[in-house]
Amino acid sequence: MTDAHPLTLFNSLTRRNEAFQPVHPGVPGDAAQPPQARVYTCGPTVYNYPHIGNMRAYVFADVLGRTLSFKGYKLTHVINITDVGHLTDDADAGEDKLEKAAKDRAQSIWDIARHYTEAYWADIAALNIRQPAQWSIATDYVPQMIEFARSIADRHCYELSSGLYFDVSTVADYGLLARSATEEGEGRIDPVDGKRHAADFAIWRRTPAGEKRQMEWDSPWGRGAPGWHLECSVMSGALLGFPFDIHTGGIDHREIHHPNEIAQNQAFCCAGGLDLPANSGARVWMHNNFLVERSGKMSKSSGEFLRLQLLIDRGFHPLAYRLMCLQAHYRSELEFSWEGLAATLTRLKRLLMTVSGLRAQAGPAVAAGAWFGPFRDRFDSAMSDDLNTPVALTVLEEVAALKKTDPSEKLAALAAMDAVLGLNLLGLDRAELRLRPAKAVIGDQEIDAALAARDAARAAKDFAASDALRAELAGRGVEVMDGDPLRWDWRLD
RNA sequence: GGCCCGAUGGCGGAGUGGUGACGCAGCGGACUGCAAAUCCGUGCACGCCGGUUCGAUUCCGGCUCGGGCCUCCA
Repeated sequence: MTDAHPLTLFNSLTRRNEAFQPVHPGVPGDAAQPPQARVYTCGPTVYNYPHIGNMRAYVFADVLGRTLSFKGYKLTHVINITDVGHLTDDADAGEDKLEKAAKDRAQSIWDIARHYTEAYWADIAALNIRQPAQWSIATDYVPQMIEFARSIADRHCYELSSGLYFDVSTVADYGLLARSATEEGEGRIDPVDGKRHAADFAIWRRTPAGEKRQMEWDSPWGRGAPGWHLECSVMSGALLGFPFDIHTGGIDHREIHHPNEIAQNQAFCCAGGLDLPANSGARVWMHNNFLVERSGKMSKSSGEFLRLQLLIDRGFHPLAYRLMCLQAHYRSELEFSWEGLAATLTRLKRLLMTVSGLRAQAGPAVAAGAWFGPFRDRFDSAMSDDLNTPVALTVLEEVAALKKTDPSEKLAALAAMDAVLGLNLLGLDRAELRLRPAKAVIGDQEIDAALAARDAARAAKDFAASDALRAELAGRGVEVMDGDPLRWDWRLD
């Protein structure tokens, strides 16, 4: 760990870069009591597959966590799984997404949640995202949610027929995070009858009389389900303790979900005061920007549903997508295109070729020598500057391109940087990037046979025949590369 | 309608009050029977109009265009 570059993070609450000050600084000089970093990340609602835009949030959170580890903090990271659904309808009494998905597929709501949770975890693994200390499952915390709600109900909530609502006027500076005007009557939605303010939100959603939901619990406010903002307040507080260090999520959460979470936290922590930003629950709120297509933001309903599996089916390794995320700053919108992904795959391939060359030459593992100091310093500086991964990548690439540097040491240097970036450069073999496209029309044995026949033709200097074979392979999506140990690769489009 | 953000070369994308990273593509060269792959080298940009300044892509104002949020959303 180096103190040369204090970790600076952009706090959405203040809209400024701030030096990171851990809530639990540990004991300086005592290795047994290192400074801690406690991070909570808003996870998915598991009613559908995640698309690659969703996954950008977790790549971001992973890079944040790896950077905190790199800087010497003992990381405790929690990501939640929302398996009790959000609403789909405008009115708060609407059917929730999980209930709707279950009904549409005639399956148990619990089976739906499990299926999509596992699909999400598969994407997490494919993107080399580290496992958090804990996945918090919302339905495991319903009793705690009820307790939390009970503790704030008297002073901050009111009851309507549809459930228990939070009165946003009871906390200071509601909406500070969103920087939004909270004037009344602007919304385009039909307000819930009886709400005191347009921004008031459900803490507990009562099941309508005469109906039965698959997921419902008894509470002092009737049988029903928790409001979705409540989950994150309860789980983050229960697992990390208020105040904790960093709360992350997509930038969309900055407008509604996180302001509401903050309001709940203020109410819950009111012994410490209601003022912001001191009592928001987390000291730093960080938000990643969206992955966008030309047509605008990613959508599950219109156009192509860009699941990670679709990229894999087209022959693009998932870590190429991770690298694509790293090429842009997390607070910038990132433009997705297949051409851009192909360019990124090429970049990743060349990095891996460098590493595999080094591994072939390297001796026993060693530490990087003093020459690495200036590079490490620049790398540290970039990552410490609000996670500037695009610049950090250029340092990595500079080291990879160095001449006359001991291969073992260079490998150690690249490993040190990749521990933060998470591209698995030392664990991945270049051949693993050659993913068979789902639509490939030729088998490996056919390819091998054609290559052998072509080798024979070339040996006989029958170039007409060898070129014909190469052209045929090209027509079936296979690029022949004589000067490459891999011999051939898929032509991706 | 309200609030907010962005506009950098062919594409993606950093950064900066004074020589405009980096990647991919392109171009030239090496290698190759020829290609491909690889390696070396290399051209190309700061939306428009004003202002501040010795000097602006960078700061301020206006304009145009694009996008986001205000409803679930990473």
